[in-house]
Amino acid sequence: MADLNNLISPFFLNDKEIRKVIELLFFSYRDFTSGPDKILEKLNFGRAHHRVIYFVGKKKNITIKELLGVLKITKQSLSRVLNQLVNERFIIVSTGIDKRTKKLSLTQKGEDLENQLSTIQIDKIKKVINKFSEENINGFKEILYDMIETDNKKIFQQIND
Amino acid sequence: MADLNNLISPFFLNDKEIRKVIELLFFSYRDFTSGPDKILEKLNFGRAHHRVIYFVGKKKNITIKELLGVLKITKQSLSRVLNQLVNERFIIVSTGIDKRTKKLSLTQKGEDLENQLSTIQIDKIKKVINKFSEENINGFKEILYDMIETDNKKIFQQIND
DNA sequence: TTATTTAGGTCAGCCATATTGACTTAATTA
DNA sequence: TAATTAAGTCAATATGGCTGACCTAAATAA
Repeated sequence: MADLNNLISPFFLNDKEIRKVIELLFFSYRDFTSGPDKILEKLNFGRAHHRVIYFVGKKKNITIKELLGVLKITKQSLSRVLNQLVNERFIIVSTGIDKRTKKLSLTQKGEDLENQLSTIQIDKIKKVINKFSEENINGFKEILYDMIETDNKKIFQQIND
Repeated sequence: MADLNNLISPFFLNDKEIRKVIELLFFSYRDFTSGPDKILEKLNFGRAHHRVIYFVGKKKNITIKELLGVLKITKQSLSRVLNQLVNERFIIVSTGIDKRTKKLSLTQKGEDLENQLSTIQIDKIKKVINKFSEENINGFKEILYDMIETDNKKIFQQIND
């Protein structure tokens, strides 16, 4: 049955080729995050700090709850990371109209770091993108989007208004 | 200057669009690993165990050194994970022709688990792939490959002979 | 043949990132 | 007024990494 499945599958989606996709995702994702990791290390930050900085930069005045919804971690986990970023003046907190909520924004220092980190990844993507057609790039994005679970697709849409 | 850059850049690679790619990679990769994670949890294993099982399954008789080269972790880190997998009979160790080396392989139990984990990811990719053209899929793979650093491209080639 | 290198292992301690559970405060809403 | 919500905190635990130091056995080079 599995063999039959392989026979009727076009080459580009037989199991052997699909396993390559698994590996490509693993290696490419690892290399994609390694650049920022090096910069963060000097500041004694980790990838968790990067994610917070990224999404606070993306959505100004994001609340704790919204941020937790994007990151899908517990507030206890966020707490340590966020407190460090606030204490070291990368992020500034203000109170929302609903006084229970807090709004997070990057300071200038935070924006500078965000820029430094994102530039590495943006440049990496630009370099790659220049070698491919618009069709390829759009296909790439659509495939990635398709791989996201429904709930997270909504979150992706939300942070992109 | 940045504005000019945006103006002369085609829409599909301006910074705003590229940031979406960053997010797509983040969300899709997270969802891609979440399925196996749930199964591993029941066995008190983590993603590190998955990676070991995956690459031992991929390359039968892989040595410790080769495995470390793929995973890019220290032997101390591998040690704990690998010992658990050996103790619980998912992986079997034998001595190489060079008697300093050890060769790792999956047991039947290990293969069963490997299959269970990989099937989730393979099915996920199959589902996605069926919605796209062969050109899109090949483009997707080529872009991912292009995002990998030179050294790791070599490793990718090695494990795929 | 001796010296060096290589493959692998181990002990100890440390750090980052995550978890669960219990509990608190303050503000909003029903 | 009661219930819910947003946020915070304390404590304990797990996982997955790291560095450094040190060891054994086997292969290779001088």
